[in-house]
Amino acid sequence: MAGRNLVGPEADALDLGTVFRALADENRRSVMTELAADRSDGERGCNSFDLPISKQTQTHHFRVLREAGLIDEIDYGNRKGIRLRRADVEKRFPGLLALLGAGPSAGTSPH
Amino acid sequence: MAGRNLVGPEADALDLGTVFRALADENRRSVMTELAADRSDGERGCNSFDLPISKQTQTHHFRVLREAGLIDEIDYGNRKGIRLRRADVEKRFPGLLALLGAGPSAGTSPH
DNA sequence: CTTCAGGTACGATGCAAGTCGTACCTGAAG
DNA sequence: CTTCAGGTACGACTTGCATCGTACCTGAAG
Repeated sequence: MAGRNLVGPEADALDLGTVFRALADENRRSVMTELAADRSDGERGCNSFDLPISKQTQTHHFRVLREAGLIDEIDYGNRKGIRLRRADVEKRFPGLLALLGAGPSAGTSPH
Repeated sequence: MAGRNLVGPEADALDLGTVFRALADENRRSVMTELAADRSDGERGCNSFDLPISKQTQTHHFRVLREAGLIDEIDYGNRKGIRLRRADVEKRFPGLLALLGAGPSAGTSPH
């Protein structure tokens, strides 16, 4: 299990309240939605998400996601990698990631 | 469709961020967990939930749940009824209500 | 070495939200 | 009518949190 030098909670320890609070924020949810949509689950750069906020705030948001147990952060010193903890999240809260795709009203009459 | 004199958003208008924010609170989530667990979906009294908070705060929380589109509130003047909008929630966010049952670490080694 | 971009640490700020106190409304029961 | 319990309205208080400014660290490239 390489790539978890910045660790969050174990899979069984994920708290639903913490997770919901993490996903309540627009910016964090957009990150998670992108990650959940990419089925390859590859490691992504921190700034590969187009977030309209400062660096410091991005650091804060990624920390919240990590402490909620939703992502791993891999520290390379002057660069950071992000990876979705899909297996752990799915095991603990099956179906949660699928909900992220239902963000904007999409299930209704695609014309 | 009787019993919606205090109305929330339409089923298609439910917002994921609003819903997550509503479910992030411990007290509101306990209410929703109870409602989701009762498959009869009967109308319940407001004080049938054992919430360790004042009346005013309960009023506030039920309002938040209603405005998120998760419940209906039926006003009887000096009494109020609560009913889960199960069909609407399931249609918009399928599987969300099932997640509420996974609150405390329950899916792990039931011995 | 210096330079530079990516990230973090710390503090400050502004706003949203959970909580309660006081006062008031509503309908049912005496 | 009065009384009483369930609920609401308004306001105040406090905490949490998203955001940013400044300063600093880290590793790679000149």
